[in-house]
Amino acid sequence: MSKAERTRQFIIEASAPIINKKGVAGTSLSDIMEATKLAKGGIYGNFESKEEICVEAFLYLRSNLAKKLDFAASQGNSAQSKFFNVLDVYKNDESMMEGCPILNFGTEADDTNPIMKEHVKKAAFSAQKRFFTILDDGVKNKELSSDLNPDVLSIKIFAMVEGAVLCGKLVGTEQMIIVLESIKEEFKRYVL
Amino acid sequence: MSKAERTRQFIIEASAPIINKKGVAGTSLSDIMEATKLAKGGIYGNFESKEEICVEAFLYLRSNLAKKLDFAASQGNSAQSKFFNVLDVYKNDESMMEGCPILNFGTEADDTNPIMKEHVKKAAFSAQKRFFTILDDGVKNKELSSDLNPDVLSIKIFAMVEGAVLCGKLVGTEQMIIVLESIKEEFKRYVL
DNA sequence: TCATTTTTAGACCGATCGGTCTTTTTAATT
DNA sequence: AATTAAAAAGACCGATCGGTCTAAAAATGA
Repeated sequence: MSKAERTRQFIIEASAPIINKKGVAGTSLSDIMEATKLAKGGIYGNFESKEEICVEAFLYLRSNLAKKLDFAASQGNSAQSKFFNVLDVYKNDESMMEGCPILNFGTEADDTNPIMKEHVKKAAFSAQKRFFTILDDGVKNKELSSDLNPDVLSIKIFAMVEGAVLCGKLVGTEQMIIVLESIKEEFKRYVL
Repeated sequence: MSKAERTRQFIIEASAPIINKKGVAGTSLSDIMEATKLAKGGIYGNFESKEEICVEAFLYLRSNLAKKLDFAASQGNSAQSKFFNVLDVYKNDESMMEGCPILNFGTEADDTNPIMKEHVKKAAFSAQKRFFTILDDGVKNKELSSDLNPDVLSIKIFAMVEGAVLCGKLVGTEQMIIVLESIKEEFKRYVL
């Protein structure tokens, strides 16, 4: 890994939490300079534009969170424990660095930044797919009722989780916990 | 209504959709000038700052949407029809002027703008309360099962609706409809 | 260790930012 | 219609925006 590659990665990791918090439009180059303690030359020697940093920051946050969620799922030995483990990652908000990047980048990008929007869309799909796989496997293993429609329920759960994160940000952690716990209750209804 | 009051209101109404779309940080004064066809003097004669315009724009969008939702609820003659009517307003995305303001302003404001955040929080509470009232009345009227906990379910439904709007923006209207329909299905389980 | 290449610092650029202030225009009052 | 009061225009302000470029510094290879 060359010096430039390391610096590039460092810039992404140092900027990502700020961009996730303040948004793409709300983050200035001076914010990034301050976070990295680098001058402009150091930044623009490694990136084409601020936009490129923002996209890379999103991809970094997304893969970071995906790793945590996949690991949490892998630690379960049943559909229920896999599912509950995943939800618990969302509950522990620090693991998301100031909020879910899909929610933060998605609401800003959708009307303004088509490239970013495409990345967020992919991230949303893969988050849904993670739920889908757990549910679908559960049904196939006869752990979960076949009344359950994994296609629909995985989307519904994704929506609820993102809504829970929003409630957590706006109102307080209590509401996020209430929603995440209701999702668990709903899940239990399908356990055979 | 004085000239100034009318102009003030006009500025709010002309700016609101833009701010809802591009965000507070992403909307510049020149955007507002262009939308209103007013020069700076015309704007700053009626507002203290850009922030004030943005707050007023949110309050306008919020009360607009609240009116529509309250009206939709009032048109129903049962808990179910009230509830379904409300969900249908969300489904008709044009009635929200480019997305739910709670979602759009909430995700941006939460880490950057405490005054705005407080307004959005209040809006979230009143949206939840609307669901609560429908559910609670339904239980009291013996239309809905008393197994249902209106406190919890109203928050859960709010989270799902906001999640549905996000899915709609990111992926497409199909997903929003899927989620809104699943909410209706879930509701029906409680109808006696 | 020295020459060469890569990387970073930071002065500099034009554009635009939010906001002010004086002048002109428009509306209201008589 | 004339006078006064209110509102809007737009030149102007310093600060900051994203981005460029050259010169210095640091890493690299011989």
